[in-house]
Amino acid sequence: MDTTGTTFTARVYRVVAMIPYGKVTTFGAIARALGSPKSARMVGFALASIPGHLDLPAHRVLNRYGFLSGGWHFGHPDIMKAELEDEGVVVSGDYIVDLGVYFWDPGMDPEVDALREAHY
DNA sequence: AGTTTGACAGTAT
DNA sequence: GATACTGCCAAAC
Repeated sequence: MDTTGTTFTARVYRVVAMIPYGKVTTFGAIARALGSPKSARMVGFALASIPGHLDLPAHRVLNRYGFLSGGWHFGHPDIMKAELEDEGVVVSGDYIVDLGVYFWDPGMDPEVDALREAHY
């Protein structure tokens, strides 16, 4: 793949890798940080295409409502839930995370913001 | 080489 | 206020 960050997925990987321990973010936030708010779908698709050898904390990426959207991509939602709880993130029985507490906006990260400006 | 689908989100009715 | 439609880019078929 392109490690220079030319493709959308490459940039997504980079942003996901920056998610702080114990924090979570959303597809829309990442897409918006990259300058394409409408491309939220691509973010999810990019994560679905993660090679695997890349140690990306994909379990920290949730949908807009804090729901573990990609739970079944880990084999079972409970796996993702366990990963998050292990980081101190409280996950409800319905696999929902309180974004008001654990949400991390990529747009507020200087490194991510620099990446966005590089795109323009 | 063209078509279809995919971890979503925002707007439009 | 809730439901439906569109937009977006890349990868798999």
